[in-house]
Amino acid sequence: MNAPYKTGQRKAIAAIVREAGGKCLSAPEIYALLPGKTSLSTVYRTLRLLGEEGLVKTELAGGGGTAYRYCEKETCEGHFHLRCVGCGELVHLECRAMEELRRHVEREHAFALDPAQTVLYGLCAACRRRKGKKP
Amino acid sequence: MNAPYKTGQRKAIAAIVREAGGKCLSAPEIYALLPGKTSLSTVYRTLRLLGEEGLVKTELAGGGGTAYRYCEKETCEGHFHLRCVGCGELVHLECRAMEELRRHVEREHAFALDPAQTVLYGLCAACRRRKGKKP
DNA sequence: TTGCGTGCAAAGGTTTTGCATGGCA
DNA sequence: TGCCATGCAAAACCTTTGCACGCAA
Repeated sequence: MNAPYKTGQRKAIAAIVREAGGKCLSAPEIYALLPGKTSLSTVYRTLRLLGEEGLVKTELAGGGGTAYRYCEKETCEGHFHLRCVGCGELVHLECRAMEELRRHVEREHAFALDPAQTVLYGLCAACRRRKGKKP
Repeated sequence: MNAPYKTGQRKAIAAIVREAGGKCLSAPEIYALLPGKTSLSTVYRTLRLLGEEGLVKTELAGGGGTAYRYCEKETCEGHFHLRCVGCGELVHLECRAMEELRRHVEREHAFALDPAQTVLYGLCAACRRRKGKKP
């Protein structure tokens, strides 16, 4: 049971992921954005740490690699998220409809959905319009 | 516009993924399961091909890598899927409730959900029972 | 026979690990 | 002061790519 240190590097990495505003970043991308001297190893180690704390979630990046997104307890817990595959925007789906679905799946399909691990993919309105014009 | 050949390797790779029964397999895992002589490159090339045809979907593997699952047009199109993070089982969610959610998200949140790219994660009944006993 | 598909090997990228040093508490 | 975290380098993977040969059509 060891409390992790609050080092400058950890703060910096957490800040970058947090300020990405729901967008996903790969480890090398985060590394490139770091201001001071920080090694790529530390980025990976810190991301794993933040993941274990539940502050960072992993998603499948467009290209196929692993990407990381910040997930604050207060603003992200308990509801589902939508991600636009066109622009990468994240939408917080705090909505009764989703809760109803969750109960339905639990009762009818005997399956306990976990919002923390689930992301729904699709297209936002802007990207749908854009796609219609430039396919 | 070239029609792909139906070679023995492609059939073998497709067969392995198809017979995984919805479970996810990584490329090296598929490679290990192949009976005859097939290179890992061919596994990757074939998986990419199957992906472009829409027969194979990619998911985030438990360990963090990329995993592949078969997705038949007839049995998988148009509905959402649940995956149990405990045992890896895939559930086809052909259900009115999900269609209603889809319409709701479209109308109220201006977001077009794509079932082909979305997987909902959670725990099946059996795994939930098991977790309660051995956390 | 034609050209795509394959195997092999090499390269590129990502992620992990070992070890000595530096920094937080 | 006592550990934990970091940086650097090396290693272990995963995935892609180039090229000559083999095989489906």
